[in-house]
Amino acid sequence: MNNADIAQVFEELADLLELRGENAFRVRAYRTGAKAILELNRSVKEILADATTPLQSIAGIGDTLAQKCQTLIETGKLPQLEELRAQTPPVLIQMTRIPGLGAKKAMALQKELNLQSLEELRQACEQHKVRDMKGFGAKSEQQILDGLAIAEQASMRLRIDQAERLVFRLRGHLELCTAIKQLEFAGSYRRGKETVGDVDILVVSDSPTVVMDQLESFPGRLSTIARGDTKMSIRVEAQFQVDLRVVAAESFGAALQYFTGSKEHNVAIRSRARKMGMSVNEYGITNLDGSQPPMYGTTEQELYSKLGLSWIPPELREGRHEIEWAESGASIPDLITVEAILCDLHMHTTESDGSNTIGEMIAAARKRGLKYIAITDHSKRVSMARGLNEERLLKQWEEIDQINATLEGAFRVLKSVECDILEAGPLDIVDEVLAQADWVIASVHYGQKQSRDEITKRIVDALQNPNVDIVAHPTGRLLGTRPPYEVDMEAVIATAAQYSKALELNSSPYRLDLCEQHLIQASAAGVPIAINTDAHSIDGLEVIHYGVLQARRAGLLKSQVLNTWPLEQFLRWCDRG
DNA sequence: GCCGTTTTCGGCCCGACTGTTTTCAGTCG
Repeated sequence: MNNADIAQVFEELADLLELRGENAFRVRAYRTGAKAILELNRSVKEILADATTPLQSIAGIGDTLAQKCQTLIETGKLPQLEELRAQTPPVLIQMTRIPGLGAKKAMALQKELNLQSLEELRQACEQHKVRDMKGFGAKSEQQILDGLAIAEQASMRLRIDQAERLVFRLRGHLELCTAIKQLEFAGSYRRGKETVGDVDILVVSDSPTVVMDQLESFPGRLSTIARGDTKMSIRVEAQFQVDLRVVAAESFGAALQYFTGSKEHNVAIRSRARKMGMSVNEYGITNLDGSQPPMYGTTEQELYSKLGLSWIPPELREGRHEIEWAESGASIPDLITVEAILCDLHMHTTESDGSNTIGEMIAAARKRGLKYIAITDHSKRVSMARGLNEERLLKQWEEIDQINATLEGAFRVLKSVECDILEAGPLDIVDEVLAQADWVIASVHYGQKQSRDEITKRIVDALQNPNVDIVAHPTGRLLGTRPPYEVDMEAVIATAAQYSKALELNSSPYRLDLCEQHLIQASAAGVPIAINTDAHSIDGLEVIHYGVLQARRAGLLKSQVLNTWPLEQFLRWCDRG
């Protein structure tokens, strides 16, 4: 059982307890515990073996959860979970995915109608068995029928680039409305999450009705879920949900803070306010004794400041350590920014599967303000991409030498390769050639289905090769389409730390690999991160901002990101021996 | 189930909207 497995167990426990109508705070305690364990930079097993640091010293882990961790490590299972699973019909979990059906209603339906599947629920609705139940009616019966169809599609989340395109369209449509004085997209989109489950729009206006009419006329709208005085929700293509909230100008900051979340961050903010004798809601801050109308809500800065905090970048608002950082006297870390990126260390050209030449990539990179790049075409094993053998590679490097000579120091192209880690373990390019490169990327493209031990050994071995500087897209995941390899990332991060190697954060919105948790763990272990685009064309260089967002979410500092280092510093690191 | 600059017990963020209700529970974010 590794940390991710244990976190998974606690998450499932939380789901099951919630379904059974357990105390909401108990449920939250399990979720908090799961999150805390997922983000640890040591394994629970290791901590348990070390008597000097009890598990209970971790915030969110008390005696009960610590005990359960011990049981899981020792036996690999948890009787409580197995018992709960046995007592809970699987259909209950499925039912709660239907919009409008929560734990209470799902439970009531399942018990009363003795349901075993969603199909039986559909039949019950069609036979009008639901409308006569207490607390239900004809409308909720229809809502369940509609919801059954939606639940099948709506589990989908949008990748950040897809969300960005939807936001662009929504913004264009709403900006036509003159009643809108201010417009901001909030929620997980503003926090820069790799995927978003819905889009949240915040608007300042004196005429909420006019604003809602405008959203109602959005060309992509499929249906309206709810519409009240200040709040409205619609569905667009693929049943994706869009929420709108209209507030007055004096509440814009408080509403933006509230609507940006995360839920955990908001709970932390409001708890803090409470301890200070105040109450925070989306309109502003009031005194708990009601002696003052809502204030300090015009801007987010104002609100945070009243709570003794500096403004917190949205990417950090996940209920981790951001409140401690923002407390008076402390400072928010010097987070990585797009402007601080000086180079791109992973890109392809027409020599392999890219669609632009080296010259075109250089021009595009310089236009973006970069100071140096690495050309990293595929090695020969990737035959589909016309990967380079040793001979072609050496020839390409000669060409790069000539190009660098003409650039006269104004810009630098690094000789490199994205060298495959072959299925059997060795690298696809011989060491004598790799040794002549400025920078070597190793990556896995084949044999992704190998066992945990096999694929971990391949990557760990590659990191130990003195010619290799970094492993690219270390888990191989493709968001929404391909799960990560079975790789043991704890071992990979430990090896990278031990051998002074880097790990990649691949900026492609399809990958964003490493994920947030692994970035947190890698940076805690002192492993430098390279944020690269893996561009296959000049347009591909633009995705860098997705990588930077992901890195900011993990709290990465400029100094921890290779791409911010001036060329000389970077080359010294490459020559570390 | 967790936690403590009042607390080892009694709190735990806060409000909008809907549908089924005659004053509110459930759901959602």
